[in-house]
Amino acid sequence: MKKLLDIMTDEFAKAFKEAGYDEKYARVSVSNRPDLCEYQCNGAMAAAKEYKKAPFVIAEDIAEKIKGNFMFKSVEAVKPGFINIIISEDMIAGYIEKMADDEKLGYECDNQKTVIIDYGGPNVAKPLHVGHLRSAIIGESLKRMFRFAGNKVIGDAHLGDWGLQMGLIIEQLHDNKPELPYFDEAYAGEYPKEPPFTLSELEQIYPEASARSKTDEEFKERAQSATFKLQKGYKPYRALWQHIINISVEDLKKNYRNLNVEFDLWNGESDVEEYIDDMVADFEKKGLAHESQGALVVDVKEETDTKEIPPCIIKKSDGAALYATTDLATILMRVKDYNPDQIIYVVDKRQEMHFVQVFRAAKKAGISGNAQFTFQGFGTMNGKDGKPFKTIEGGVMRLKTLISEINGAVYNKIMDNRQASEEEAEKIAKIVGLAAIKYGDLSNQASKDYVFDIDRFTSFEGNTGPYILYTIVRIKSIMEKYKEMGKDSGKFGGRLNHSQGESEKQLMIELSRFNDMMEGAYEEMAPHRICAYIYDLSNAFNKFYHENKIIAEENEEKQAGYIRLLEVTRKTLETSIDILGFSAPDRM
RNA sequence: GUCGCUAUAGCUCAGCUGGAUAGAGCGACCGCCUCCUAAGCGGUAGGCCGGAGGUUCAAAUCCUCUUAGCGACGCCA
Repeated sequence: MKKLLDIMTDEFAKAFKEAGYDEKYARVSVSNRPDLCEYQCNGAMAAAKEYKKAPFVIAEDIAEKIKGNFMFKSVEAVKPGFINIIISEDMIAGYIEKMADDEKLGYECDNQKTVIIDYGGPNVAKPLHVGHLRSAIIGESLKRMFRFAGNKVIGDAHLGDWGLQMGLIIEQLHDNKPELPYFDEAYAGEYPKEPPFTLSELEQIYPEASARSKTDEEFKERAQSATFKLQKGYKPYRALWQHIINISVEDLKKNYRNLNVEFDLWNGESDVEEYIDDMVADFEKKGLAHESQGALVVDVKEETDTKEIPPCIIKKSDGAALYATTDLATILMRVKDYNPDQIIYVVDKRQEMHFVQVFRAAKKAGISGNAQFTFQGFGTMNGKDGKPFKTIEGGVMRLKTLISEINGAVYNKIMDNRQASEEEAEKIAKIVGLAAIKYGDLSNQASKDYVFDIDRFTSFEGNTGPYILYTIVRIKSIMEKYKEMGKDSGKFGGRLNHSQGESEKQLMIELSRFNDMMEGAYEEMAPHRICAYIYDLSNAFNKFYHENKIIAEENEEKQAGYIRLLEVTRKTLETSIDILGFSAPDRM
């Protein structure tokens, strides 16, 4: 569906043309002076130079031409050369009626791309912590946004399951439970199907091993050698590794599901192991890689670079693969499996240099297929002090801890507010808590650092996720009551009121911005624009709510118009929060 | 050192391709629940848009310089 601003701009373009001016000046935008008008056109001032005329004269010409157009209630030329526009009530109501009937609320999109989004990046055997939060939240939202725009989107968790951490765990387990068959070289039987540890044991092993490797040099070397053996396919370690993966991934999936984050692929670094040797050989064969200081590197600097881009190392001097190697092999595999048009990496922005190197190396080697690479770096989540988020003790906060703190605060709020059963309150607390966290994150520009302030996020006043949900809940509650009264807005053909009150019209105007906003958010990959929009929309609704008694309205047709407006508002809000990756309860 | 990012109200942040008086929220202060959920609504106070130049009829927005903070700069991920 054509955007409302474009429809109006077209009308103005005609007027500009008829009056003898270039139609490129006709652009209509939302007013930045809502006290004066709803929309404005500033083209007369820009045109003044070209036509050597006073801007006000041009503005008057245009206003004169446009007079009588049914779309506008008034079009007025003012002061230096602004054209102030007030839309007609028929026009806005008609537009929203069409929007209401459209599956995507008037958002037009004919994207057909195959897009892989690489986000999450959890590590096996390490519990998720707040550092994983942003990637999950932003990535999930981008995935949904791209899908909404019509693309075929594949979300990949890109599991960290192949590094030194695995060797560390294996060796630590060796010391803790030397009796296990995995450590008996003479053992020839089948390895047990049951894992030799529980999830919580596993979660203890890694931190223990990691800390130890920092002081115990001998242990670290053992871990490195174990990693090497694992990567070379040493059977006992592979069997053990598989147990680690199974237990860990199951837990990770559960945790991500709690965040309303779902991946289509759970590929990991280990899955590309088979591609690495050939790929590296191919780099060498094509003469792209050369030896430097003992390592195998690919030069990736370009003429236009304003700074030094170091070569991309694809093989360490000890012969081992590293980050860049697996990332390149991953590209190779993705191109082979899905032939994507675009691969988006939702990663901490500090890794940008690394990805620039990888992207260039991939293109040089011709392994990138049709894929366009997008690095969508996000900023750090800081604490109140402006430094990276830490617990009071200075440690990394686990995601579970963070979530339960938020949920606890929401739970109390619900219980204070009204009587609800404990189960209901807990259920709602989960939904609202998630909205608080996600909206808190997504309402900031992804690329910037932001302050994660638990106190603020649990207060739920003003511009927060819970405010949005509260708005939706209010709407649902009214619709429920309306239904209980045995009424049906459909009786009046689902029409909106074509003669509206002030706040009612404002709500419609906000609604009409949806397709325009969504297009911008998609193009810029900017979920925060959706947040800003639903906040404005919620404000417009709440104002309308306070000024109009819907259930008590005696004129049934008018009431049906109200209800219809509520339906569109609810659908717009719910569509938006779904793209952001959270949902609304029925009550709160 | 080189390159990049950031700088807007006491705090946390918006500000779309330059446009009229720079906006929210929190915090402070003042109002509004016999009425569809007060997690709400209305109002007051609070800003040299880091600083200096420039382009333009018009600059928080574009350009240059400058200051401060953060980050990245070869075998970690």
